Amino acid sequence: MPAPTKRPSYHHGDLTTALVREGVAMARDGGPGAVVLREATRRAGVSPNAAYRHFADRDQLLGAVRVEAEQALAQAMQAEVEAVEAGTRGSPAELAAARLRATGAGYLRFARSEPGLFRTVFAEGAHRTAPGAVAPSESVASAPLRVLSTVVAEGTAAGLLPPIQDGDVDVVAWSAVHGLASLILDGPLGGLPDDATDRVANLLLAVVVTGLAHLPR
Amino acid sequence: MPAPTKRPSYHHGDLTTALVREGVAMARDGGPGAVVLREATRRAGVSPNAAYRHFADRDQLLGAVRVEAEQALAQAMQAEVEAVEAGTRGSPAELAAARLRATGAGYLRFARSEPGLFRTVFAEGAHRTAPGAVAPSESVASAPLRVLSTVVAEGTAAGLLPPIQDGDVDVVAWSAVHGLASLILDGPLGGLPDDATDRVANLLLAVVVTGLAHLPR
DNA sequence: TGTACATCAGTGAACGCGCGTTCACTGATGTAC
DNA sequence: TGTACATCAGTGAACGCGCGTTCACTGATGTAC
Repeated sequence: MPAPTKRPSYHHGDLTTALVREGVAMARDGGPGAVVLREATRRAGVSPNAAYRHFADRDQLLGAVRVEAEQALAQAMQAEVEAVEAGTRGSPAELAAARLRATGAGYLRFARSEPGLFRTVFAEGAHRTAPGAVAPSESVASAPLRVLSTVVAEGTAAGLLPPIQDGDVDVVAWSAVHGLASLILDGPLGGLPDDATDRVANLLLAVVVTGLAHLPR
Repeated sequence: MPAPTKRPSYHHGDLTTALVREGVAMARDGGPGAVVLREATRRAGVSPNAAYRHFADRDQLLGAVRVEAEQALAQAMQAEVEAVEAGTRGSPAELAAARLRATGAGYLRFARSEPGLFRTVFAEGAHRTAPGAVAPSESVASAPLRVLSTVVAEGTAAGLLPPIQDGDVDVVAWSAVHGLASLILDGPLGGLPDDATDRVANLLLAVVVTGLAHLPR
C-alpha cells in the first residue's frame, strides 16, 4: 500500500472527489460497512475533520459512494444490453427477449464481480423512505432502473410483454435477478460453483421472460 | 419496560434459553444488528459475562437466534401452503400451482410482517461458506428450503413443473420472492403502498409459476 | 500593483460511545463414600 | 444421613477498540478598493 502522496500545498485541491474515490475503493473491497470516514481522510492524506468541510457526516459520504456504485451497476447492465445489438437476428419480440435477458445477466454479472459495490447500492438505510412514498416509476428513477425500464418498454412495444400497469413488469424482473444475486452474495447460494450459478442464472432469466410473455392478457 | 424479574436463586435455571429468547426479541425489533450480547444478559437479569458460560461468543448467540428466525419463516410458509388444501379444486397441476404460489406468498408475508426476523435469517456472514461448498439441495437443507422443496416436488410429480436438474427450480422460485422481499425491505420499493405491493407480489408469483410451467421441455 | 480583510479549507487534540471480551474470583450444586 | 470436594454457573471490575464527531484554531486564497 503506497503512502499517501504529499500534496504540494496546504489546500488539497479536490478533496470532495478524492474522498468519494477512496470511499468507492473501500466499498469495492468490503461493502458499505467498510466505508470509514477516517480511513478515507487517511488515504487522502488529510486530517479526519477535514472531511466535514465537504460532507455533513459519514452518511452523506456513503450516499455519494452509493451513487457511484449505482452508476457502475447501470453501466454493466447497459453494456450487456448493447452487446446483444451486434448480431441482430430474429423477430422484434425475440430481440426484445434477448435484450431483457441481457439486462438481467448484466445485473447478475455485476453482483458477482463487484459484490462490495453491489451491496453498497443496497446499503442499510439507503432506501429508507417514508411510508406512502411514490412508486419508483413515478419518482426520479435510479440509473439501473432506467436501463431496465427502457428495455421493458421496448419489449412491450414489440408485443413480447403484456401491457399492464406501468412499472409492474420492471419490478417483477428486477425482483427475480435481485433475489438470485442476494442469495448468492449473502445467502445459502454463496458456495455454489460457478457453472451451477451460471446454469441457474440462465434458467431464472428464461423463466421470467417466458412467464411474462405467457401471462394471460 | 419491566425491570428484570429477580430470580429466586443464584443460578438462573435456563439462561441459554433465556438469552436466545431475548435475542429473538431484539432481532424482531431491530434485525440482526440489534442482537446485542450485553443487552440480552441485561434483560435476563444477569451479568454480561454470564453469557460466556452458554455461548462461545456473540456470533454463536446470533446463530442460535438465526435458527429460530428461520423456523418461524418456515412455519409461515407451511401455514400458507396448508391453507390451500382446504378448498380442493381443480386438477392436480392447478392445485400444485396454487400451493407453489402459496409458498411464495407465505415467504413474502413473513418478510413484510417480521422484517427484523427476516433480515436476521440473512444476517451478514450467516451463510458465508467456503467456495466449492455443496449445493443447498445436497446439504442439510434449511427449514424454509425444505418446505419449498416439498411443494416443488409435488408440482413436478403433478406435471406442472419441468423435470430438470434437482434443486434448480427451487432456486429460481426462491430467488424471485426473495428479491421482491429484499427490494421492499431494504431497497427502493420500501415506500410502496400496501395494495401496490400486493398487486406486484401476485404478479410475480403468477409469472414464476407460468414461466416454469411453459418452459421448453 | 499593492494592501486589508473576509472567507474558505485545512490542523491538532480530545470526547464519548457502547460494545465484546477477559481476568480473577465466589456462590451453589451434585456426587462419592 | 452427613460430609468433602470437584464442578458448574454466576459476579465485579476492567480493557481496548476505533469510530464519528466537536472545539478552537491557523494557513491559504481571492476580492474590493
